[in-house]
Amino acid sequence: MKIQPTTYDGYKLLHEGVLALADIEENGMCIDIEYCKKQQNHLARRIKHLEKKLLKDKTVKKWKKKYGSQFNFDSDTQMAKMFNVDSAKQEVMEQIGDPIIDTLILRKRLSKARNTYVANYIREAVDGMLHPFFHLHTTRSIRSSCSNINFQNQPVRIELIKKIVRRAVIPRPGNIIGEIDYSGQEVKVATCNHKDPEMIKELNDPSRDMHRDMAMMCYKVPKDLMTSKIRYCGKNKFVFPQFYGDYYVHNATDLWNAITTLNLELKNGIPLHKHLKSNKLGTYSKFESHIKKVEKYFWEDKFSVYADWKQQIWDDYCDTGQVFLYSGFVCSGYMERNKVINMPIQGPAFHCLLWSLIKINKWLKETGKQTKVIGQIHDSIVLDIYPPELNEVIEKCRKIMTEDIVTHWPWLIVQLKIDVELTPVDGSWYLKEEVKRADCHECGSSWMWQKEDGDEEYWECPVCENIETVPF
DNA sequence: CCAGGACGCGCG
DNA sequence: AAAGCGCGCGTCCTGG
Repeated sequence: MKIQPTTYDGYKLLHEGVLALADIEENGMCIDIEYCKKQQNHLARRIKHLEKKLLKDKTVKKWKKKYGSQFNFDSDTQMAKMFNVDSAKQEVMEQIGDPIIDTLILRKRLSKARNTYVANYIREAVDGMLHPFFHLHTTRSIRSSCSNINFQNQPVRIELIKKIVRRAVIPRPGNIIGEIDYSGQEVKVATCNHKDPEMIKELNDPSRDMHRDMAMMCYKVPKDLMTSKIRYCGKNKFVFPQFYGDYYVHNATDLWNAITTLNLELKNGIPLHKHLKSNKLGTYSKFESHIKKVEKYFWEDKFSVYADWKQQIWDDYCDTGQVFLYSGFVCSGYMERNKVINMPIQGPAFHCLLWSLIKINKWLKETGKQTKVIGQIHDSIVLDIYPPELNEVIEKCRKIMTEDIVTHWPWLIVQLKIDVELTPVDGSWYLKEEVKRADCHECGSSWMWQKEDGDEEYWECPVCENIETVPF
C-alpha cells in the first residue's frame, strides 16, 4: 500500500508537522524519577505478595506441579492450558468464573505497569527529562506514532494503574500540565465525508445523544432507567465498533458478556439480565438476533446515507485502486474493505490536530511564551503551561483549533469543539481534570474545575486553589 | 544463542 | 463478501 500527497498543502502539512514534532521532542517533559524508583520497588513487593497468595490456590498449585522449573506466571500458554481455555486474554479468562482469576489479572496489570511503563520512564529519562519521539513516517493511516517512550498509550482507563503510571509525569516547576482535545473528532471528520443529514442533526443538537439511544435500543432500556455504565457499553461495544466495520455477532457477544463482567443494572437496581429475560431476550441466541435487528436499523434506517457513502468509497476504490483524503493525500495498493472505509477518516482527523499543533507551536515560539507543547495524542495536545499565560494560551488554542482551521479547510462542515483539562500547579499528569469557562476572582484565571460536595456545587481554581461558590 | 513471529494489552 | 481501524512494547516461544 502506498500513500502520497496530492497537493502542496498535503506535502507542507507533513514537512511543517515533522518540524513542529521535532520542537516537541526537544522540549520534553519532566519525570519524577525518585517516585518511579520507589514505585518500582513497591510494585515488586506487591507482585511478590500476590504470587504468594496465588500459590495457595488449587489450580495454581497444579499448574506449578505440572511445569516444575518451567512454571511461569507470565506464560500465557501455560495459563490457558491450566484453565482449559484457548486464550489467556482477559475477556476469556473472566468468563471462567473462578475467583482466583481476579488476582491473576491484577498481577498481570501490576506487572505491566512496572515492566512496561514505570521501567521505561526510568530507562528513557535523562536528567529527569523525557523526550519521546513522534513519527510521521511509520503508519499506514498517515496518523503519527510515538516511541521511546510511547507517550500515546499511557494507562488511563483503570484508576489504579492510571495513578501508578501518570503520577510520574510532572510539569516544570511552578507550571501546570494542560491537555486540549478535540471532542468527537473522528465522528465529525467521518461526517464531513458522508454528510449524512441524520448524523449532522446528532452533532448539531446538544440534546441528542446517539450513544445513549443505541445503548437503550441494544438492551431495551427505557430512558428513565438508563445509567452511564449502560451508555458506555452502547458507545464502546456497539456504535464505535460498527463505525469501524464490526458486525452484530461480535457486538452481541461483547454486549452480552459485559452484563456480567460490568455487573450492569438499571437505575432502579434491577439486574440487566433479569430485565432482558422479562423482555424475551433471556438467552444469548435471542439477544444476538435482537442485535442483528439493531444493526439493520442502524445502517438501513438511521444512517442510510452514511451506509451509501461506505459502499460508494469501496466501489470507487475497486474501480480506480485509489482512495482520496480531504487533507491532500491519495492511497493506492491492496487494502481490505474496512481499511478502505477507514482511510478517509482516521488520517484527516489526525491532520486537524497536526495542523493546529503547527500553528500553536509557531505562535508560542514567535511570541516568546514560556509555555511549551510537550506531546500529542492523536486528537489532543499536551502543554506544559506557565500559569500567567494560561488564559491567553487556551484562548489561542481554541481559536486555532475551532475557527482558523475551518477557514483553512472548508471541507470541515461541522462545528468543531475542544475540551480542556488541567492539573494543579506542580501537580502530576494523574491529577488532570476537565475545566470549564469560569472566572476566578482571586487570580483572574478563566478556567476552573466544577466540583460537587454532596448537593453543594462549587468551583476551584487550578492556579491559586481559590474556591468560588458563584463563579463568573 | 539470536531473530522474528505470535500474543496480549496499553492508548486514540 | 467479509466480519472493527490505527499504533508500540514486553514476553514467550519457535526455528535456524
